[in-house]
Amino acid sequence: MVRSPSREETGLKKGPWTPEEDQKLIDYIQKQGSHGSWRHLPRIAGLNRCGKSCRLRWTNYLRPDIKRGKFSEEEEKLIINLHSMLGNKWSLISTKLPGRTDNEIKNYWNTHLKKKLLLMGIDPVTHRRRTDLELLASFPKLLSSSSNSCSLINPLMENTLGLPTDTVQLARIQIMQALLQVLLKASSFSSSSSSNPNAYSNLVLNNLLSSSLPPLQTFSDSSNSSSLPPGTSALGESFQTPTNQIDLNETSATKSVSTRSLDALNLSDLDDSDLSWKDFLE
DNA sequence: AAATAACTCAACCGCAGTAAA
DNA sequence: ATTTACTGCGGTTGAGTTATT
Repeated sequence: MVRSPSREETGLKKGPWTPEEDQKLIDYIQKQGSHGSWRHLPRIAGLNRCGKSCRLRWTNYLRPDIKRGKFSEEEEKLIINLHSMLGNKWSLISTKLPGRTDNEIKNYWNTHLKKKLLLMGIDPVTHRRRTDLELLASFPKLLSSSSNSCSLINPLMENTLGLPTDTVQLARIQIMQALLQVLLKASSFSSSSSSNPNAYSNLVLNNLLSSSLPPLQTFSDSSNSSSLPPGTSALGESFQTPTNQIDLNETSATKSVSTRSLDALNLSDLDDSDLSWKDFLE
């Protein structure tokens, strides 16, 4: 597919619509009774815009049946519920919310609902409880209690580097993943005589996590979160009720480690990406 | 009061699917 | 069967606004 010509090439206007342009578009569609061909509409209606821009302006903003204003609690719940079943199928979701456009729902999801779920400890993609967040939350404590706390990490944990929030969030998650992998490898190293290395890893990490973490919020303990029954996702599958006991079989890091021979692992087995963590552990 | 950061959302982009030629 | 035109969709951007320092 060829990239559509730029403004300079076509002479077509881009950017925000003026009230005059809006009126031209409304007048044309009202006069015709329908938009007809979006491609030809701008020329006939006297608009210096591409058809695509006209269609978007009409469907997302000018259409008379569009509902404006804040999303209600019922709408929020419905979106969360539908998203858990349909994923990012915004147009499909919008068919269940009369007066709301797919774009509006998508924006609302990205700016409000996603954060809301994350704060509740729910993964906005899977709609399940996030075990990685528990681990992440425990690391500042873990690091501060360590005698050789890594100077690279603390600024990130407290975001004193002036980096964009998303970048710091991503960095934190990557740190957490790396730490988790190293912890698992190290714990399996120290338990080389154990007959059940996975159980040992679980024990080590559960002890770490159960030290001082507050219980996580879930759908079931938040008043304005979801219409889902406690302990279930919208898909009807069960998830764990709040507890600091984590089934490590569910974490991706554990999956990657469990496929290897844990008894045979030691620090020298860490790959290059883990090198900086060797110093931290030793 | 000014500067900066964070947030919001309209609009854009590119890809995919489909109908028509 | 292939090409072209068109529409719809989801992800992303960036200007404007609001909050914070």
